[in-house]
Amino acid sequence: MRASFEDLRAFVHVAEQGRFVQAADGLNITQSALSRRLQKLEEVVGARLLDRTSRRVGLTAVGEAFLPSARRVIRHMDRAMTDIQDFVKLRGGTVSIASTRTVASTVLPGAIARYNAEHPGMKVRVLDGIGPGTSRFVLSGEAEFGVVLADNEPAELSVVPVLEDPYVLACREDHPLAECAVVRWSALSSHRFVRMAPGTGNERVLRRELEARGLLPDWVLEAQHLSSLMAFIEQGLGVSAVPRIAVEPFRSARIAIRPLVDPVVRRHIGILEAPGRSLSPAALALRRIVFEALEQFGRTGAVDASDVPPAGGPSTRRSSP
Amino acid sequence: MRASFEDLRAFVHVAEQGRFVQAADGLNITQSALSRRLQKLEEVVGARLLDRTSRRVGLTAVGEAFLPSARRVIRHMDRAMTDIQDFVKLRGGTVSIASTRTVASTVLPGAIARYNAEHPGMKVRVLDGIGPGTSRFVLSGEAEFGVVLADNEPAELSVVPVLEDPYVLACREDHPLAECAVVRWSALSSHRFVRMAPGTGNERVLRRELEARGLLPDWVLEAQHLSSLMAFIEQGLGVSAVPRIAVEPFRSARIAIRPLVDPVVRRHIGILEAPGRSLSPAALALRRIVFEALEQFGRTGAVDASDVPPAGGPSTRRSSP
DNA sequence: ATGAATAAATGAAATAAAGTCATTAAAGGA
DNA sequence: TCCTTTAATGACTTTATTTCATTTATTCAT
Repeated sequence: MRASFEDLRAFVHVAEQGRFVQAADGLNITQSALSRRLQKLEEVVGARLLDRTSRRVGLTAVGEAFLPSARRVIRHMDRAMTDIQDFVKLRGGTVSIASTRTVASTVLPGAIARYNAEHPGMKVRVLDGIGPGTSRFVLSGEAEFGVVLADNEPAELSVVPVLEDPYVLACREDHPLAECAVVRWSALSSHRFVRMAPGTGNERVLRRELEARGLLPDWVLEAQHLSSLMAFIEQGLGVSAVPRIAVEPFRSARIAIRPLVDPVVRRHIGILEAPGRSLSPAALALRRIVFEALEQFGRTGAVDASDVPPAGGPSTRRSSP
Repeated sequence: MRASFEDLRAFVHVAEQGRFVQAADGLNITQSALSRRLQKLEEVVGARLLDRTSRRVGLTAVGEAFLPSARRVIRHMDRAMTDIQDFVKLRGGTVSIASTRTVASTVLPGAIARYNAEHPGMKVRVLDGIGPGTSRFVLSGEAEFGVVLADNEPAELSVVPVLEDPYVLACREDHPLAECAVVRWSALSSHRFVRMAPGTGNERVLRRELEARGLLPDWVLEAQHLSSLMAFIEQGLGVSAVPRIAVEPFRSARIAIRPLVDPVVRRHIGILEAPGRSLSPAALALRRIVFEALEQFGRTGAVDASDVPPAGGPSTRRSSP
């Protein structure tokens, strides 16, 4: 026979109240049920836990030794149950989301802000490694889902596509190419090109799409992070092809963005989940918000001729409302 | 409805095995019972904990979040139960015994040695405060029982008397009083007397018994600890009246012990327990051994004319076998 | 596709556990 | 000594858990 959780609870209650009747009342059972419960517990322990004088119940030495342990067990149990229930009800706990860098720094801030507003008790952990790391976080279970570049994921992982994100030209507003409303990839060969370093998701996408056709621009400068790359462009060190979404936070007076065509190269942003693993309610809610934010970004973050800011105009607008 | 320990145990087992049938086997229940158990747990939690694909069972994100908590609760529960059972079976845990100093340093060492030999898993805590502290340790529950001087305890505490311990004269072997086989209290007035400081149990006993009759010797030197007092005597600074038991560890070539009579003053050593509180099996065992050790000390530690070591004889015998 | 094999869920009945009510027994206070 | 309070106990009821026998769903092999 084993002691149950209710047995411990009963014991602690009696120890605190010093009376069976009173304790039974607090536990919402009858005195006789409580009496039997404690008899059972004492049998399991192998010794009396309580000294019963008909006037008041006190602890035996063994009971005294057991009381702290019993309290500790109850505390842990209660804690475990409320914690998990809080997690299920989105009142507490942690959601982990993996994301490619560019999305993490453009779409996620707004999405997380909304998530925080809706579920103030929840902690959010963003795992924003580079390249293949994103999907690995998801597959290992460290993140419940991830915003990934579908182009770079093996096909057997069913990535739910959300957004097509075209590469656009970024150059300084006084650069000759800024004059064109639309730029051909072939036109880039005659300009100094800044590329993302090999190993980044963007570099891989561009190489796969353009190399075979001989359209991959030769480069003169390379960076591993988009922020440096954009700084180089602002300095006039060259031009580059960057994902439309990624460029959003860097839009400023001095940088012009132009559509790149022939061909239009797109990265495919999608949401990846570990196959066969159910998401927590917390992750479901976050996924919905991230999904909506991505779609909205796809619509309002549009970059085309009409969207180019007037030359010299210091419009530092953001797409989030 | 509440989750039980068995529910958690079942959950952890399934999570580890990845299969219901196998886990059910390990838990010694049928697969259908296990299935229902987990359904119940999931209902309590408010979400699925397991992803059931017919080939193998995996954790959901919620289950993943819950698993460590469940493991922790089970660990604490198992620990609590084995600890208390060990305690009951004298395989582990701590017994606390309070004791007056003199007994602690004379009778207890041998008793504890025997206790350790019989119950190697048990820890023993000796609370050896001075004077009234001993019974307070017992009454507060810090010690399960105590070896006390019954003379100094209020009568309503039922001290079980074990031993009568007469006060004897201690002087240097070359002191004139060492010539007498037996010494009267009245004889002490003409010698330099070293007394125990007021506040010690011994001082109180002697004062109560002798002061009224005018037999309390005047003093020239006072100490709070018996060890210092005996050192003073060995140095020839005076003589003293000390409990027969207490003097045992200090017997040496240079110190003579003589019975003190007219009257024979005795302290009454007994065992005190907190009224109405059952002792642990561990304490019962220790009490028995201490009891026996006290009785044996009373018999073999006898100090009378025939027991006085030959003058100058370096007999360093101990009473324990 | 189809069917065999495997594993979890489920309905109904059986079993075990826990609870209740009424009563008894023990102990402290008037 | 009696009365009151409180825990234990016997007999019975209710609830919870388990089992057995199936059903359902999925995977693997043909």
